[in-house]
Amino acid sequence: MDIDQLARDVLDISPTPAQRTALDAITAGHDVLAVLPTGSGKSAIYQLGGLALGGLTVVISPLIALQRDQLHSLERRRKASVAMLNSTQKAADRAAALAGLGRGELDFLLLGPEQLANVETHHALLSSRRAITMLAVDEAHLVSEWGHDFRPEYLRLGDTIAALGGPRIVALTATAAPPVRTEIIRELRLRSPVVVIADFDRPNIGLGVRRAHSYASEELAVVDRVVEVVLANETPALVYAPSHPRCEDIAQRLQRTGLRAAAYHAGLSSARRAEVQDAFFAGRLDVVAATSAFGMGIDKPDVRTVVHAGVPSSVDEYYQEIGRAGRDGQPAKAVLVYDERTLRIPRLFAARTRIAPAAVKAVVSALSGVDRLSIAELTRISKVSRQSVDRVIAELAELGLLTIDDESVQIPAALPADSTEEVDAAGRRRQAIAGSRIDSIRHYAETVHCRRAELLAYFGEAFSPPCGNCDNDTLLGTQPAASPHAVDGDTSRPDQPSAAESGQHARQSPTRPGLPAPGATVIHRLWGPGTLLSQDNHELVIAFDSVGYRHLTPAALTNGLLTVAG
DNA sequence: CGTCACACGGCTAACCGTGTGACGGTGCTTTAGT
Repeated sequence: MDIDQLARDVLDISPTPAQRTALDAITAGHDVLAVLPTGSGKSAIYQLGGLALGGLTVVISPLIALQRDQLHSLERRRKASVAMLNSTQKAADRAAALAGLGRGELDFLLLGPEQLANVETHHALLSSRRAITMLAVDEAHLVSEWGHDFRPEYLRLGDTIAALGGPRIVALTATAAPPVRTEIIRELRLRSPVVVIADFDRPNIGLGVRRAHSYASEELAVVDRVVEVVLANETPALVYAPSHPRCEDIAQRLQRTGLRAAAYHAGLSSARRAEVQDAFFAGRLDVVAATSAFGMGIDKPDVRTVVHAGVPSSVDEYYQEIGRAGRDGQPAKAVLVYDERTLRIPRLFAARTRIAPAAVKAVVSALSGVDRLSIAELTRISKVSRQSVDRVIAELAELGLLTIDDESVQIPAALPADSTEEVDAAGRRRQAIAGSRIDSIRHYAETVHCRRAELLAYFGEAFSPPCGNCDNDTLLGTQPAASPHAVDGDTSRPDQPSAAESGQHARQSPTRPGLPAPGATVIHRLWGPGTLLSQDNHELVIAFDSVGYRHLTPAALTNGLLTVAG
């Protein structure tokens, strides 16, 4: 059937150019990676793609809440037969879903990566009377974000999908810098995928950074400044904070100013979380102070302000979170309250991406002289937590030293003597990359140049500063002073570091003649190969395979430190 | 990994340096006990 007609009949929409490109690729038989902003209709891509292809579409979605939303939206249309599988279902519901799957009645099956690896589910999928024609991975950046240290099943997706007979794969995400795209393609084993990338720029979001006060403890300094910034800006507002107590603290302080504020984080009961979310959506709350738990699947169009109480772990995460402002296209603001001391939490998380050497050693030695062992048994023998076991075997699988299926590991050839070191080296490399991601968000916080250009450079997108809608541009006079949305009411800013270096900010073109173009492969003497993300006359942003993000001066190209490959 | 609160010893009256320990995000699953 014609895609346009299908889109009209089923969803009552006409596809955007990005949706059309992705849908054409799917119907032409390609794998697809779509990097499109939230609200741009990512789910329509797999919904329409799946119906166009016929057959069963399996959708991998990270949260059960998201699976429910998808289920309801598809069921409401009454054009497709849908089911989901997860641990919250009643036994009868699960049995009904499996039976429908077996009889080949389903158009869509929604599940998390853990369910896909589940033995019973896996076999039901293989014995369905209807072939799996497409597999969609929603929020695909989680493969890189959660795979290594939080939900290891994300790392096994490549294997579990391959074991289903290699269906067409569509990976969808709202935020993925070039190295993350590469990782998604590699981990999910997309075969010469069509990559659809929408414009990252959100020009209606004013960008700004406020230094925390310098007079007090980190907590007091940051919280005081956050309260000031929220009061100086419009609501509804969202505050992102790094810990549960910090969320509670900020919510209380805001309540004392008369705002209707509440905290949201994973330490609250699910009932309370739903209550806060509903109240925010219904306009009964002015501000939610949340951890990163508040976000996925949240699409409130009129959020006017997003404030960060300290830096998150990466520009990717920051961009995703500020992207929840101004979905309606109206002016909105994103203000980062910055204090070097807040870097410690991201640094802790980065340190944890490396698995404890003792755990690695215990698992590796429990595997010596074995050719097959159940994961449960391995957990018992190694005396290491199940989560650590999962992480170690995922790493060994990634190194090609074993395979995992049906809840057990198989070791084709005895593990090499240096397996422990190899796992550790992989951990160190990830640690270095995580560290470089922190350096990048720090760079954003401290830059004296156009912040939008800085953000977009990270995503490899060309942009000519000034944007006229960030604090550095409007304060430094590179834009008419009467900008419609200055970042907040305070124009004096005695503690803004950027003011000191004014006058050095000149208009720049996004690509300089004589420099390699973004996307080029470059080789560094010490760090090896990398991909050039952006370049202008003050710096090159490069994602290196070995050490992650680095900001270099163009001089690196003339002094021989950096060469262009090919 | 790094901050901060708190205890402690030093040494001598009003506090100061050093040491120690607690704490810090994201969700699936599954199961034991009500």
